[in-house]
Amino acid sequence: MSHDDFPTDNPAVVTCGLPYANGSLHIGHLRTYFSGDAYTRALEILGQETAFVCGSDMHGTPVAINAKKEEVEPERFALRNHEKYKDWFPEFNINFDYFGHTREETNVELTSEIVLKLEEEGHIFEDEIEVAWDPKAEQPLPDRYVEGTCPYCGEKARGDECDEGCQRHLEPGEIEDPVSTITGNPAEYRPRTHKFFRLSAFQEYLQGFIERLEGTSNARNQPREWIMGELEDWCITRDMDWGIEYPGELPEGRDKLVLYVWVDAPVEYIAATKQYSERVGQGEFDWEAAWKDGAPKAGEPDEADSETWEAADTGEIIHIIGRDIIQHHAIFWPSMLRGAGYNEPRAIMASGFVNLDGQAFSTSRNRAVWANDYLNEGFHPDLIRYYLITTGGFQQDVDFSWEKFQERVNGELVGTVGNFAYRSLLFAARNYNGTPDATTSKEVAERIREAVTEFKDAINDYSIKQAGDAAVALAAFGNEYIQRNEPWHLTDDEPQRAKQVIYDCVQIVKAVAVLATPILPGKTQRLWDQLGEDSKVHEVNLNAALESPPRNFNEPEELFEKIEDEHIDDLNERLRDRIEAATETEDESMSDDLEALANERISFDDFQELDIRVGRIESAEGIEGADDLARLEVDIGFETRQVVAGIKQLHDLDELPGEKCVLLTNMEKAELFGVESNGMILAAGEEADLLTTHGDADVGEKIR
RNA sequence: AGCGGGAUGGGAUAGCCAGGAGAUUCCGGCGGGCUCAUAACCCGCAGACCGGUAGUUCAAAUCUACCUCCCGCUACCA
Repeated sequence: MSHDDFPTDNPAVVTCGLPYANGSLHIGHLRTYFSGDAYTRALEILGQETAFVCGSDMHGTPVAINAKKEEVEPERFALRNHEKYKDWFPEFNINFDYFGHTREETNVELTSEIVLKLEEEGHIFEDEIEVAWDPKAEQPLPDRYVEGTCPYCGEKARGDECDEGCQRHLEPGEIEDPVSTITGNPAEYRPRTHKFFRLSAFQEYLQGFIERLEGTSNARNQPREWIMGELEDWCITRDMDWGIEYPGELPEGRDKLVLYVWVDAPVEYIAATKQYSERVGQGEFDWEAAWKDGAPKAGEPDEADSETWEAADTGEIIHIIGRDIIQHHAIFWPSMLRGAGYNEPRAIMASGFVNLDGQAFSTSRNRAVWANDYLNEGFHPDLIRYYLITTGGFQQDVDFSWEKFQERVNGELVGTVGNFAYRSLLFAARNYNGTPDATTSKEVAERIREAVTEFKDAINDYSIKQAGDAAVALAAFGNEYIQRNEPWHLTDDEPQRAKQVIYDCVQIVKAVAVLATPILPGKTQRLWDQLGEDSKVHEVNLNAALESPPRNFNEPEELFEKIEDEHIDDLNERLRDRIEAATETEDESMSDDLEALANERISFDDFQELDIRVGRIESAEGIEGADDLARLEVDIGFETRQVVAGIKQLHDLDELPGEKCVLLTNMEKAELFGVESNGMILAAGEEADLLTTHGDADVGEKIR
């Protein structure tokens, strides 16, 4: 990995985050796949040798859980989704060189090999941790088999990450108040021995790595907090059936342990590259040259400094992912690679999300434009690809709406690119049966060269958008050029001059076709055919932009169709109806039944442990920034306690001082919005009806 | 409150990392032109003290500090 400009002499591997074999994809997901495909095509045009690989992520608890819901084996469930994805990417012109899945033999073997290597190098150790356990079902509860409270932000979280709260990655055993998602039982913690990857040993290595990592800045910045702070070792095994079995020696008394899904998932990047090599022959693409050759020796994680790496003759590994999985790619994954002696990624491009009319996609509310829906509307895949790639910077969230989509398509693709190509080729075909007899003018050749340079720089800057813009801007120049020279006035009086102008225009069309190929692969191939070329446009290189167009071609057809207002109105209406329908069902299902009575009985002693007192509210004020929280001071006889209660909106805070209330005084302390809460006010129901005393109990008296 | 991302003409965006001319492009508005082209295209005009304050500098949209506001995710009934 030289950090030289592309193209380099080494093979490059471009990967996209693995789609999880669990459900459907919407156009938000599509963004990274389009980008990966476009980036790969762009590198190829530059002359870089590439492999574009990906695969379905088959393991992990969500697949196991959803398979169980449908009462099928996880394997079948995951494979079904895998097949769906596999068929489906080509429909969007997303052409992986290899699209595998994490259960394929190659991945299982490579993963095992890497884990064993890490063991051999002393990067793996055993430790006993408390893991969630379902006492009724008599089974351990890894990851998403358990839900509970995030220990960091106090929010409801899944076992492996605080998905709704602070987004923090949770290690097994961290979650509080665990509840089994299988039976709904409260889970217990039991000690279990697991395997850990000594991530902490890679701290120094990662600090160097993050500095030389290319790609988008968020991929460098976001992991900094971790890498510069204390790195925690990473639990890499789980108690469950579904997954790749731990290849090394199991802890004593254990007969099965599988690898955590995030261990085997990224290895698929390597496995898929290897399978691609095997398919086309190692002479055609050498996966080892990309992933292994040239890497500083395995073992000591920090022996390799940046100078060593920059001198190393390794492959160019480029990961294109969504910004939600930066940590995995910038911390865990490079450490694994380093520990096992593989090459490190050269670049990580982490994209922003796609919003729908300013709001996030929501699967549960059906607020989404599904991939299939899009195709069923009869839209060409290049249109949405163009939209998603060229709207806003790569790291930026992009807003999608049908109106904006229409605006971009009609203005830029129809009006600028399509129109220029059509008017030029039509004029040429009608008057000259193709390219007239002339050569490119100096002005036009220079303008094309400029566009080529912009394109090249953009790709080296990891900006696919800019590369696309360079192509469209060239077409805009073409429109201006033809307009300025008015060849339709010249054909009679100055035929030679007319030929010159049209030759230039055809040349520009050709250059646009080459430069726009990454963004518009389907449409530019059609344009290429219209030009009378008999090759594949994605197989040419940048030089083709200035090579002479074919002598003869026929009258072209229009490249893009305008999207009519009626179609957009119709789409919006249907989207709205669908969201409404989905929201209604959600509301119905959320009708507020009374909470079921608890079955479990507690002992009198348990009750005695609760120190509940009569109190008097002395003051009440809202907590700034919180919608519902109020800070109360409550006199409980012995002292005055500060408590936080979620009653800001439900009560008139000014009327509360003086009111008697009931306070659980030995509730554990908590901090909410930076305010310490030392006790818990008792209140009934959703409306937080405050409990008080019927008679005249004194402040401080115990409830018993 | 946490994390992430923002604040640039009416709307949407680029430029910021590597500070320097009249601040980019698209949509929209106004006026004009052209008629080869998909009522497409081209030209011109109006419209931004680049969120605020302070600092660094000969020079700040760009760098530093602080602040305000906004968006997304999530939270906030201890």
